[in-house]
Amino acid sequence: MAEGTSYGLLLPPLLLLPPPLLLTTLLPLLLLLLLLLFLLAGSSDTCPSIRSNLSVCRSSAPAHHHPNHHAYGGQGQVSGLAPMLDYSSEMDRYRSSIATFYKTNVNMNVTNFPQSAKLAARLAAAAPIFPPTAARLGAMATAPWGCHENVNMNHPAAMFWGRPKPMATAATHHHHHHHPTATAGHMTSSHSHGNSMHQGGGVSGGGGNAGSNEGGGAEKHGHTAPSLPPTQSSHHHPMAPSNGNFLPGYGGSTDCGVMNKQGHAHPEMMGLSESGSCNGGGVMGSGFLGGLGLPPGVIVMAMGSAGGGIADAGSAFQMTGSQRALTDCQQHTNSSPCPSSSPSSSGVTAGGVALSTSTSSSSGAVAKRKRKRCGVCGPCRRLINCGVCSSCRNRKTGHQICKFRKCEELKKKPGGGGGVLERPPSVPTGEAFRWFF
DNA sequence: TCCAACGTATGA
DNA sequence: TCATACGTTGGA
Repeated sequence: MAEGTSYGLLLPPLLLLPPPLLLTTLLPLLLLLLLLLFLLAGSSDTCPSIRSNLSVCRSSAPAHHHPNHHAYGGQGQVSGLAPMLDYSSEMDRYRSSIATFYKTNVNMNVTNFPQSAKLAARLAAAAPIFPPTAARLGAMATAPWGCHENVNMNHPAAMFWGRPKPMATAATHHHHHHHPTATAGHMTSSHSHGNSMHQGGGVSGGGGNAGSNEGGGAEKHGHTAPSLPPTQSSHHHPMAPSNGNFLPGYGGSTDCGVMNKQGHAHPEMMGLSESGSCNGGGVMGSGFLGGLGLPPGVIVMAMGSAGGGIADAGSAFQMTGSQRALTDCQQHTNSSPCPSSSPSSSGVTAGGVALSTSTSSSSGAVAKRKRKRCGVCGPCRRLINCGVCSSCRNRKTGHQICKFRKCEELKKKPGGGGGVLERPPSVPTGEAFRWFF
């Protein structure tokens, strides 16, 4: 307080200055001095450290935020600084809340966006074929299989994630915490909520999985584990990460939206390259599909808005039943790769090519079984019809799959391999599926 | 050889 | 029963 006294000695001389000057120039200084005095006094008061004991100090006094009117706190508190300091603490709480929010709302997404969950499921099913993709998807979609958000959100789909709702909620919390007029009780309430959320988040780690079929199922696969970390990172903004499949205009996939049947995509989205740099003909070099390796056709609908946008009339791509077949097959847990062998087919096939029809031939019944898509070639990995090729345009009469989705193996003549396995050397059908099972 | 259309197997 | 898609055929 000795210093305080010295400051006080300076006041008398200052009072000799002309009133106008005193008011305009010195008054502010005086206020500052008072503030300093206050701080110094406060340092020895019940609040040795404003920062460290802020909460304690505040708890004992009304939450006055107007510095001019309450320069002196009843308990030696600096109301003017409190808001700033409080802001930091509030931000911390906010961050925690947000983190928890995303963890907790995964399930909510599924509930609110059934379709997203559906897409998530599809993606989950498809993921096995394209591990890298799965990883990306997981990251983006949220669910282990991409739709964590959709899945659990979107999954993505609409994996995929960035939905307005979550953000809005977060914003609400944020605002709530910053409300200048918030009272101690109010804050307490918020904290309570925050705590509950945290707890929920902790539980959601397990509960979320339980709640999300896709997500949970995906996690069963050992291979999916690696993709989990990315998934968590996806929590930040579900839709933000664009899925490789989509052009910038597309949001993430919350819905993880693999469009079911008539899902549409812009023509530009359709990547025709079979090489599909890891995207499977990836439309997008990088991004969601890119990494995912999801078929270019896969559309991961970003939760609400994005999905709606994608589905608009402008879209030219259509996802057809073939996808379903593919994904369904992938879902089979038995050892037989779906594409290459169907439960009912007596003839053993591999890579979509009949290995031998001798069995049926010998029986007299000509084995004219339809070959199935290999499921691993670029076209097969494409999930959406272009909508512009002759096959798509003449679907009713042509009965042909989109030319861009026509399996490379099926394009070859059935017996071309001389009866020998024509399975794509690089990607044995069995191997492809074994990645996940 | 390519393409369109038809027959038909397959799965939902 | 319907939608999808493979196999086949015939025309350009």
